[in-house]
Amino acid sequence: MAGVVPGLSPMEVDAVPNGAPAPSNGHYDSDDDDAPLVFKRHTPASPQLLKPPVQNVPQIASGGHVSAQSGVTGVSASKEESDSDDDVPLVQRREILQEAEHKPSPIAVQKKPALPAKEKQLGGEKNVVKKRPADAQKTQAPPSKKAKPEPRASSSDEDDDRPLSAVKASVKKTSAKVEGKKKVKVEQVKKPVKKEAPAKAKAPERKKAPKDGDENGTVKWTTLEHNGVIFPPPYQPHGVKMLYDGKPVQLTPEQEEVATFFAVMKDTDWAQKKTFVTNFWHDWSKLLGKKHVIQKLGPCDFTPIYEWHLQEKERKKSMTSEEKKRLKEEKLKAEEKYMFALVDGVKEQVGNFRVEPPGLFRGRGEHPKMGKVKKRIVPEDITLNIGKDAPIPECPVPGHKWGEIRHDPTVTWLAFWHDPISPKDFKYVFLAPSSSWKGQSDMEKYEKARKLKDYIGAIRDQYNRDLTSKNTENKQIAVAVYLIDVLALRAGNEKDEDEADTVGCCSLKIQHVKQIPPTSLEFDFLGKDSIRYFNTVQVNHLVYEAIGSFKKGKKFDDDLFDTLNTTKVNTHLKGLMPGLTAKVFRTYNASYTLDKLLVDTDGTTVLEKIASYQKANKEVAILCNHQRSVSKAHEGQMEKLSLKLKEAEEELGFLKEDLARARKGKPPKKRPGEDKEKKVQQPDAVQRQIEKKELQLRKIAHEMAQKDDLKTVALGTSKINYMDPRISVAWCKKHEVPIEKIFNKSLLNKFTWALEVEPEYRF
DNA sequence: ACAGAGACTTGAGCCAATGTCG
DNA sequence: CGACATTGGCTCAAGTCTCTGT
Repeated sequence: MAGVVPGLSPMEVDAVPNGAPAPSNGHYDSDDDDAPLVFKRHTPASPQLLKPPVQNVPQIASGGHVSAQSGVTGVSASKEESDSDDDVPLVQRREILQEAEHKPSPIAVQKKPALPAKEKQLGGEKNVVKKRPADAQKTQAPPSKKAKPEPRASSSDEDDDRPLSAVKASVKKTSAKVEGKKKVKVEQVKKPVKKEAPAKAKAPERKKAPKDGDENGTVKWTTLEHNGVIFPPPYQPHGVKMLYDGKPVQLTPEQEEVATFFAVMKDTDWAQKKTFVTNFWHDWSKLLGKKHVIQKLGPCDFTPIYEWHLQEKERKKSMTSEEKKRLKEEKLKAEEKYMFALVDGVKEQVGNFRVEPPGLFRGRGEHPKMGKVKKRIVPEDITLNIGKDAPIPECPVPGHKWGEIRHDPTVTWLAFWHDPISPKDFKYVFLAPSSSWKGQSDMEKYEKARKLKDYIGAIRDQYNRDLTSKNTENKQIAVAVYLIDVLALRAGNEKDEDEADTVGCCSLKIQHVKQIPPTSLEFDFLGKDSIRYFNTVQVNHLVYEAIGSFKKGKKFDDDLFDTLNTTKVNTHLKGLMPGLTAKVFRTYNASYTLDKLLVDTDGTTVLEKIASYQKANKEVAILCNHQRSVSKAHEGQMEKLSLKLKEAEEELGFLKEDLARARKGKPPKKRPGEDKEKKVQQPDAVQRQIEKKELQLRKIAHEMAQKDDLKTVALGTSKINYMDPRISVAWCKKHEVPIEKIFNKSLLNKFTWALEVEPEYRF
């Protein structure tokens, strides 16, 4: 997985006279903290909208690669027009886009949405319908003096915006929490540090500090019911004996379990890594004990267990579909009650209600802990968070009990346990992405990114100015923010020794950035998930020089930004826009790019429109460096395609010959291997065949190009996390593309809040 | 200011289910 | 219909960022 990002071209950065950030013409309400963003929960899309998405749409648009040209500067705005016709490299394009004036979005004020009551019923027993209290929403960032929000519709108006049904529902249910509404301050949900449990990793108990005055917003729920979590079944010993020095060895079930974890990973990459094997041996030998026959890993032969495992796999695969179905139903039945929670009376789906099973830790990259035994979690390890008045779920493991029960309405987790691999870390159980909580915060995320539009000009002006600052820290911040903005780098927090050695912007080391004269930088480092970021970019010469000055006198392994960390950068950013942090730039630039690249597609077919959407999506994925590893089958598949291509070409050649002969009244020549004589053909019939073949040829060629092009690019991540779904929804509406062609079922579920946007919506 | 706890978002990979094609 | 390709859902690791106590 090498860097997929071929030379992106520079963003032109001319120092521009500063100006106050153009306050939007008030189309934004988010600065008005009296009018918190409100999450709109929509009724589910109508059933016919939920048909399974069509797959495998052939892409027909003419493909254009992001070309690696560089050095183009001073692109004039007029160039923007040609934009749709790609060959304009991404960054250059962004440059153009960024220069362009942001137009006020026509749909200025987000209307207060309705919260149609959801049906609720937890575990199938209750049946209460309540409306979510209007104020469960978080307060927005403090008002900025700059943006002058247009007066919103009067507040009463807002309230009346809800669909009748929602209003009715709320009335009918006399929710006790109506008054809980407006900013209830949580009085500390107190958790006296209990006197000493063995100072095992401490449990979370921090309270939020209500900040001066108006803050709060910290209460996330008033009532919360759920059934806890489900545990993996206990280990079933298989009794297959591994060999030591060629002789079968007796293992206890615990020892056998861990041996099996290892055995079944034989053909993974992990099994080839020294760290993995060493860590495994370290933990397993402890379990075996000093006096065990097995004294070393070398003589261990796990093959019998591995083979047993393959057999099991085979057995499962060969089950009849009835058996499979039955098993599935049984599983569903056992899990059903864990799948939902009741939040303020609303039934919501729980995300990860299954406790993680034991196994060997599969850290990514060169994680120092890979191969360690991840021990089984028992109920005593679990802390549940649940309403005070809610029944405490029965512990599903006989003879055990929950570790702790909390009633903390300031958080959204339903349960947590400590990560057995890194006990200071937590594993949480949260609601699913389709839930109100997640939807609300998702929407807030995009609104914050949109707000950045109003500030981005001034922010860019400022960092451009600070590139020449005499103050090193300011200069470093300027460069860092430049990189975060232009290259969409992550913030780059410091990491512990016992984690994989990866970096982001603030943690870049000297070795990761090379200067390529005259003004290019080559980045080569491992980022999140140890995915390589490899990219050469032409940058503003001031940035180039600044990097040179930061590198001066430092060693390979030293920090590039020695005066920075993410806190400093984020503190700085907050001074420029309320709530601004490094990650907002990724969201902003991703959404902004999508919005700009989704060009008008009038007059094209739906298939072509979808292809153009995917093209835009791809640009965003490249910007964010969302990669995937090339599938094992890729090469074979490409070969097959090129074979097909060759055949088609050959046939085309024959057809052309046929045509010439047909014109002379001669019959087609026999193809190699054919023996039947052929009849004379009409020239125009042959001509039609030729055209058909040519079309097929182009299609195959395009398919190949596309496939190869996308082999290392993952489109999904940006769709799920970075591109404002309202952009996609609006585009679909405007261009009459069924939304299901763009969002699959789970995305539609996750984005219910975005589905009713107007076709005119722009990011 | 700083370190660490805590909470929440983002991310790639896996695999069974589903779709497509010859 | 079977072989293969693609996808969707899930899993769990790995980030970001906030808040607290000192």
